[in-house]
Amino acid sequence: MGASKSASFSAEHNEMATLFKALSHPARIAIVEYLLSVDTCICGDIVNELPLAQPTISQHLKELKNANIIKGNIEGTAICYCINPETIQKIEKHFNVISIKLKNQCC
Amino acid sequence: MGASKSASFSAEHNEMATLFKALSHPARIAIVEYLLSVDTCICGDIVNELPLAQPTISQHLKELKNANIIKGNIEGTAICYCINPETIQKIEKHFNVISIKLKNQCC
DNA sequence: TTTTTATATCGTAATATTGCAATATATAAA
DNA sequence: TTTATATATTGCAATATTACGATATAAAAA
Repeated sequence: MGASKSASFSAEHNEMATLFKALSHPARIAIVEYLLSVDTCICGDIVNELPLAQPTISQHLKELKNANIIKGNIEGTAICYCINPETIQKIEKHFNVISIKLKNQCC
Repeated sequence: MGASKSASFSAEHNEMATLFKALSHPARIAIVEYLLSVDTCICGDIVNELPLAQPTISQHLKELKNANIIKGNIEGTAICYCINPETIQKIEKHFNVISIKLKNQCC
């Protein structure tokens, strides 16, 4: 074997795992941070911010897009990227629920 | 190549990526959920809760332990597992900061 | 139209992850 | 001490991820 047995788990567990997987690489964390560090959408420019080749960054952006963590709008030659607040809220909510449950724990 | 160029990124970005990687598998999400669903530490029993073989679960537990997401105490023959609240708080804080930054965004 | 610029896709090598059978380890019970 | 029980480690096959050169695509500028 070797492939993840994702079919054996609930849709919700798989969904959360997919979101975290999208955030499980330092380059993708750095992309999210960069998009947050400027108070507007970024058209182009991401390639110059990271120590990776253009095809690699394009691949990371695709993974973040597939997970709905970022959105991209074509703007002429460039593509403007933004954080998708809905997905961030979904993750935030997940940890809020965990926090509440943790308060009922004994240890 | 193929290996992640983690040395090219900041310690903080690598740290967050490591935490999310530990949560990037449905089995590990399920383990965390299970530990939260009972209001005490779990001694044994995790193997019976998941559709995976014992060595596979042992491996997933090890990854959660390495990332400090869970703690394990030896209790006779069994091992008692708990969520580590500090790590959960660290992730929660990360998303709180993101949320605040998102409020200053234009789109 | 030709050239430039920005991004995506393809192909592929290096490496990492996933899953489990077999086996090891270590404590508890008999 | 021997046996049973719980968990960890090893070894390995299947699969997934990461990275990038080469190339494709597509809109803007010349």
